[in-house]
Amino acid sequence: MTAAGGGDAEGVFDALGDPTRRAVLGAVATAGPVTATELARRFPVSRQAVVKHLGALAGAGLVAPERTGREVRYHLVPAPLDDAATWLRHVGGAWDDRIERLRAHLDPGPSVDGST
Amino acid sequence: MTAAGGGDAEGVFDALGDPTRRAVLGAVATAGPVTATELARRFPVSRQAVVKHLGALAGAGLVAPERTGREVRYHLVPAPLDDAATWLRHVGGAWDDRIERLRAHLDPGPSVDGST
DNA sequence: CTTCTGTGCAACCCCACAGTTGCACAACGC
DNA sequence: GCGTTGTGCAACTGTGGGGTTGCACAGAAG
Repeated sequence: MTAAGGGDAEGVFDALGDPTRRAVLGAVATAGPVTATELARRFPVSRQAVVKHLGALAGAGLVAPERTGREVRYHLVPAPLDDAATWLRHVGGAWDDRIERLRAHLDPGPSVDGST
Repeated sequence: MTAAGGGDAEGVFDALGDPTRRAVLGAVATAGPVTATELARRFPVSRQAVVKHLGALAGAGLVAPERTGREVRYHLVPAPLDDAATWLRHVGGAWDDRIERLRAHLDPGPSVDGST
């Protein structure tokens, strides 16, 4: 496992860096398993562009192709999304921890204040 | 103000699309309020490159400059990160919801099963 | 078999952007 | 005052990649 979902949230953010790709991801998540041709009909880009985006998303482990006859339906793989969310929390958490540490250092009194 | 303080996780993903920028963000979160010059010393890029990244991150509301004399220290603003995490969960949640709906449609029995 | 629709591959264009360099200006130390 | 260090701005370059078009091939439909 973790072929694309084990800590390398980097790839996810790299894939999610493009607006069109985010839209494609959202469409896949919302419209269920869809083909590149179907998606191309819903976006102002060519089918090939959608195919490339799907490829990039698949590379990040966010979607997976499923062949049915001559059709290829892509479905979402939510695991990496969770991974990316964890990364975000990790960064924010590091900062929060640093702030708390800093405050404790400046103000030895453990007073529970809320105002800035 | 708060150009990124409410719901536009799009900008966050756009800003996090670059590896170096992610690294800069991580450094800001970890090393506390830092200047562009200090960061440039920790990265294999020029100070100007760091400045640009900091500008992009600030544009996404992820960091904020704080002038002290002739120095400008950037500190992290964690809120947008949480915003982005919410977006991720939203996408995954939509898919999960769709799956559940699909399963319910195929299998009218509301049995709480765990195996496929 | 013929036709039509969908996929895959390859070449190509072009623009946004990461990164650089150079210089001018502002603030601190002496 | 002078030197030093950090910041800001502007111009420039190069490449990565988003998007396109064209065509060849594979399944489905008739």
